Amino acid sequence: MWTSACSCRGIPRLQSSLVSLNNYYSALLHSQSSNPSKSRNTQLMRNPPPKVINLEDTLKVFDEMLHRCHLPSVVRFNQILGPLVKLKHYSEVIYSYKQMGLLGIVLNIYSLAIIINCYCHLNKMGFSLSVLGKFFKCGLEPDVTTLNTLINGFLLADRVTEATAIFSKMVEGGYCKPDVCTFNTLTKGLCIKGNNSGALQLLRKMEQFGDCKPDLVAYSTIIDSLCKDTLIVDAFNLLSEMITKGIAPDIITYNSLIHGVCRLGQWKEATRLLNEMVSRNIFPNLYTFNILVDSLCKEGMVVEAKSVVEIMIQRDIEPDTVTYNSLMDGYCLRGEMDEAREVFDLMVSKGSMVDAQSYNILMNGYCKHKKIDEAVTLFQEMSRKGLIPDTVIYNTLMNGFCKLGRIQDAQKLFFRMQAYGQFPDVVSYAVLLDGLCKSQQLDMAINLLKEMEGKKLDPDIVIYNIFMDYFCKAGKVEAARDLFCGLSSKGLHPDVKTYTIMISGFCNSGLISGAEKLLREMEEKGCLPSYVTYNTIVRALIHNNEMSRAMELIHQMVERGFCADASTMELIVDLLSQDKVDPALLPLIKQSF
DNA sequence: CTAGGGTTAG
Repeated sequence: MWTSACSCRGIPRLQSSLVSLNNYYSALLHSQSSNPSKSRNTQLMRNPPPKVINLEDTLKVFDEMLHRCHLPSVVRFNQILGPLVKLKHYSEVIYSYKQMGLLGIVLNIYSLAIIINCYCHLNKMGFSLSVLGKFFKCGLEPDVTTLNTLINGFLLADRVTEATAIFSKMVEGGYCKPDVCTFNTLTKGLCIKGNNSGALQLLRKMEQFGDCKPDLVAYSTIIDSLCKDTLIVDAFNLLSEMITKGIAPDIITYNSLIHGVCRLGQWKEATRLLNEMVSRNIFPNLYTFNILVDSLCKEGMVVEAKSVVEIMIQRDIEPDTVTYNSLMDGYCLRGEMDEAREVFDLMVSKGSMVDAQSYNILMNGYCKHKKIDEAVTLFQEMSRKGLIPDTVIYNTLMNGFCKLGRIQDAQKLFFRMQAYGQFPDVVSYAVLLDGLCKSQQLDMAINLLKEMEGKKLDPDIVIYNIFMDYFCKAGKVEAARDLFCGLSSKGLHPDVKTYTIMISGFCNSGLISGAEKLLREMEEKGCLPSYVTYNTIVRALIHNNEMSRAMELIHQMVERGFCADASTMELIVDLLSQDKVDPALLPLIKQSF
């Protein structure tokens, strides 16, 4: 199906990267042959195997310890509960400590730090702070670790003011000086906000801060953030800098870089990085493979992704929920729902954790391909299995109903989710608003918008896109344009969809020059047109008989790896049959298939 | 026995 956005983008890249992809497999296999799992000599070269602990076993041991006549010391409890935090079993850890408290076990500074960290990750800073109060009640002094944990919690909750307040106290107070960890936590906070330059500045400041030399984590944090913003060149420059300073990259640094290049479809570069890391005796781990599988799937290359899964199994790396979820999503994207279902069933039969996200991916796939009944069945099934449908799941299902025009069913779900204690977010409102607008119920939509604002949920660019789209399609381009012009005063930036909606609006109102102006503007602002943008404007140009300009843009879009969609292609084929297309452009158009 | 960096969904 060359009409789908994904395969359209995937095809040209696939052709140009098939050769490098072969090298890529051999790089993965090579790392296996140089590292046979059965050989004892090379065993030492592997990354240290992760400790296998699970919730069930730990809780069994915990219960046993709790029922001994002579209670073990609090240290023993910390030793077994601490690792559960890394497995993200926050609520269970908190519950366990509560049980200990009931038996009169006195907690120490380590226990309290663990509990605070759990509340931080559950986004319950209020509870974190009350645990801090407990510190003082017990005559314990919080240390650097405790404060770093709190800073991290505030940053994760987007409460920057409180985070920096703690940092300032540490700097001024002097009794608890910030350390590398403090700085790295703040660096991460800046990265989350997309402030790479701020993060780099902090890195430089750190060097001036006594014995706080930036370490591997400091550099890796920023490298990852640069990669996420597709600033690959800057990321590699920072990598060179850290190596020059004698800090060697590790598996996490490489995973960030590999993810960065894969996201851009640079398979050849990914291959080079894989070879480079293996030559440094760093071997791809579960994260690495999951990144590869997911990136291939997102490019529509599920067959290749499946081969990578085979390779990881050969290498004794067991695919996990993340691996299967990515693969499932890859099939869903291509509309291969039977294959997606097969992966889901495989997960169930292998006893892998099927989580809410697994359900969501499959449900979303069914919804996108108009199989709402299958999605509803899954929804009922997950509830039966004790998995609580969260806001994301409800949004998916509501979206499924809205796209079928069944707004009332979506609204029923909207009420139901609140009755079951799930809070609608901006996405929930966006889904319903779009549904209402598309079914010409503007009054209802505006009421809902008011309700949303009453709940202190700020409309984002998606919400504005929905209304702009409504106005454009209703032939009220002026109203859409007013919204568009007001965006910056609301602190919102137009995205590709915003521009495409407006361009389409202008085109349909015969204002092609306005559309062309916007096309230039988006390029200037660094917002690259998508294949939808191109097709919209190309179609309009053809209808307007501006053939040479249309061909110019077709040329540009093919150059950028996009292809014409079905309706544009239909137009072109039609023109071809009427001999209205310059034969010199034929090879170009063919390429577009 | 506590803190900081890497993977998946709407």
